[in-house]
Formats: sequence, structure tokens, C-alpha cells
Amino acid sequence: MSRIQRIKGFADLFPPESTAFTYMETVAREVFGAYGCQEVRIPILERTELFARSIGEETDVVQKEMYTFTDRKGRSLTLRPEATAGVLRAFIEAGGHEGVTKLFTCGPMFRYERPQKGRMRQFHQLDVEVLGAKTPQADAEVILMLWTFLERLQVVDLTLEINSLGCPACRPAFHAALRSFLEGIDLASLCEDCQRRTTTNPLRVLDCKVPTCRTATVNAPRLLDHLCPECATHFAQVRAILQAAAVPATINHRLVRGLDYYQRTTFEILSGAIGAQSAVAGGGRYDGLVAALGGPDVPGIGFACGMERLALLLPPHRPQPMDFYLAVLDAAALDTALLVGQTLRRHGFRGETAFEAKSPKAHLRQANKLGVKTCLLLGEDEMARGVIVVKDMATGVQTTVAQDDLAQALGFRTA
RNA sequence: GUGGAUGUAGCUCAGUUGGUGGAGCUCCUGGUUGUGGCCCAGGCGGUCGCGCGUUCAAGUCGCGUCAUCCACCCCA
Repeated sequence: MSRIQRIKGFADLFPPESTAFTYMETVAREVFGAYGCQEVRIPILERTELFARSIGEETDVVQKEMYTFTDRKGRSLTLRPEATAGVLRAFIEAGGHEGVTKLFTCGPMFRYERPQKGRMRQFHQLDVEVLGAKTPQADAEVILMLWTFLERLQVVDLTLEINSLGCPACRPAFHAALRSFLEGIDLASLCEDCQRRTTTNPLRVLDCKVPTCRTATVNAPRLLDHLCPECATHFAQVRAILQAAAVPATINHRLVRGLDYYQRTTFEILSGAIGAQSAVAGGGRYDGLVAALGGPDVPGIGFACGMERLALLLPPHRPQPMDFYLAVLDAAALDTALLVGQTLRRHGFRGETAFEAKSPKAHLRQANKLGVKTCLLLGEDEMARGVIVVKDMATGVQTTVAQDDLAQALGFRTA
């Protein structure tokens, strides 16, 4: 029969990768929980319009990267390409919008792109959204939360870049300044994409990595020079808090990010050690987005962290060996072995019992491979006497104990 | 969507100017009658990604195709 293989860009995770994912989620719950985040679990399928309206019709994500299809009733549905839109939709639907709400979620996201290192079509994000807080302290806390999480995972050599995109009050003026600057330069000095962007989305010209575009725009106006007084103060306060908390943030004037909903503070965490897809986490403030999705006019700020990329940076995690392996030397002992294993696990031991009778040599090789502390041997002799052989794999010392006393005997060994 | 590289045993990879496919690791058995690691011996295991072509002969050359990886792009 022909084999059915997994589809492009979708990964099967086995240990140690799957273990790493569980570990990241555990630490995330601990750290984000310590800041008051509540975990939410939301659908991975939403109405397409949710993403079109939040992420932006003109973005690459919406235009060419979404898994969109019509269901049996002809509705357009989309596998979520990011988490924020769904979390906000859930927040709005749940009601109770007073005060500050801090939400955490994690799970798979889907984007139809060519896979490469650190980029899958199904990938996973850890996501935090803080709704109802507009002060710079909220921005700073969100960034600190993320930074603390990464420190806790012992991930090293990360850089934090921040910028401010301004707000609806001051961004038009910047746009105008940028537009007139772009009109003043030679179009031919820009790449094809940027030539188009000068009219469709001038901001993204700043974000282009093509060297010629970089040199052509060295003297482009800077967002930070065009902030309104409120935005400038807000940004200055965020920076001051980060500095006081000893979090090294560098300003990247070209950090504009690819989702339309961001305003004011934006940030990215980068690593030079994971290939071209260097952004490990990213986020920013999105005041106005909740209202744009039909909810109350509450401000928001959040971030997403890519788990595949983070996993590439995690220090190796060696699995904890089991406590015992129960070797069965005689087929007549298989049932007893299984029940002995059950008893041991009730006493808190971790281990496996053999499903087939084999030679002591074969079993001990297995026990050795598993790296267990203790190998138990059960054969014809032991069955007849109601005992079991306990072998310490490190010392090679063997003792014989009554089956009924086994848990207690092992307790002393592992104490 | 574009470009480059790579597809040979379960895994990592050799395979010379075309001439009946190898190594290491893994796995199994044995080296003690019921005792592991190290070592030794033997064994299991391959449609050489797939198809077409060139040739007396293709893992090796050509074309096509599929898959994977990396990069562009985009972003977490």
C-alpha cells in the first residue's frame, strides 16, 4: 500500500521536541500567571472577516497566506493565522469589560508560506493580550513579562527592539512626511516591492531588508521625530521603566511590523542563532482594535511568541529516567509482572514491565538502554517463592525480596 | 510565488572514469545453565524518491516529476 505522508509545512513532534513544547507552556503559565493572566482556550477556526478586519486587508498575511475555505453552508472560514483577533473576539463575546483583563492562550496557527527554518505552515504561539489598560506602565509590564519568561527559560543572546508607531493623531503627519520623502527619491533605487509600497503602504518601505532600499532611505523621516506630545511622553515613559528594570531595549526606527492594527509601542525579540527567521516574539499596542471588532472602546497591548523558534534556542533538556524496568523471564509470570507494576506506580514509582518473556540478557540490555535505576527480575523460581529479584543497575548488586514488600524495599533504595 | 541545494538500510552517510550496492549506529541472536554497559562473532534490514530516455549495461549520464532543506518574501 502506498503511504500517506504528512502535508508540507506540518510537523509531527516527538520527544525531545514535544517535551520542549510542554515545558514552554508550563513555564508560560507560571510566569504569565504570576502577572495575573487568565488562560483562555479559543477555536482555531474563525470567520474570515475577523482576520480581514483586524490584521488588515492589505497585509500579506490576509492577502496570500491564509488557509481559507467555505464550509457546507457557504460561509467563508479561516484557520487562524495569529491569535490576537480570536482572543479579542472571545473577549468581546464574553462581556464584562470593566477594568483590566489579562489573557493568555497558546496553540497552533496557520499560514500558507514556503516552509524554511523556523517557519512552518502550522506553527505554535504563546500569546498574551492585556485589555483595558492604556498607560505606559501596561506596555512596560507586558514587555517585562515576556522578557522574564525568556530569562526563565534560560534563553541567551536575545535582543529587544522597540519603536513607537504613533497614534491616529500623529501618524497622518508622519505618513505625509514619509510620502513626500519617497516622492523625492529615485524610484529605481527601490526594489519592485517597495516601488509598489510607496503608494500602497509607505510605512513598510522602512522595513525592507533589500540593501539598496536601505541606503535609499537612510535619511527617511523617523517615526519618533513625528510623534505627538502624548505619544512621545508615552514612549519615553515605557523606555524609562524598561531602563529602570535593567531590560536592554534598543530603538529600531524601522520596526513597523506587518499587522495594521499596531499603534504606539511596538517591539520584537530577535535572535541571531536561529536562521533567517530571527523574530522569536513580537507585539505592540493596538488601541482601537477592540472597537473596530464591534466591542467596547478599550485599549489593548499584547505579544505573540513563536514556539518553534523558541524551541531552537532552548538549552537541551535531558529526560528523566524511569525508576524501574520489570524483566519477565517466564511467560507464566507476565500477568503477575503487570500487577506488580501497577502496585509500584500506586506508590509513586515510574517504570515499565515487559510484555514478553525473554532471556535475562535481553531484558538487562533493555533496562540498561532505558537507563532505569533498578531492574526487577521475575522468573519461574521467583514465582514459585513469591519473591522478586531487585538489581541495582549502577552497582550491579542484587537482592531478593518478597513481592509483597517490594514497594517498601524500593522506597528505601530511592530515598 | 521565486531561487539554490539535497533525495542510497530504521538513523547518519560513503559509493571512484557507467559493469550484480557499502560503512557506522540502531535492532535481533550468540560468546554461561537465569544477568546489562565495554568488547567479539553472526544475523535482520535497500522498489538506490518516482517516471521516461541514452546505453550491451544506470545509484552513477540526460529530461521530467514529487519530496525535503536553506534562502528570498513575510513574520512568531
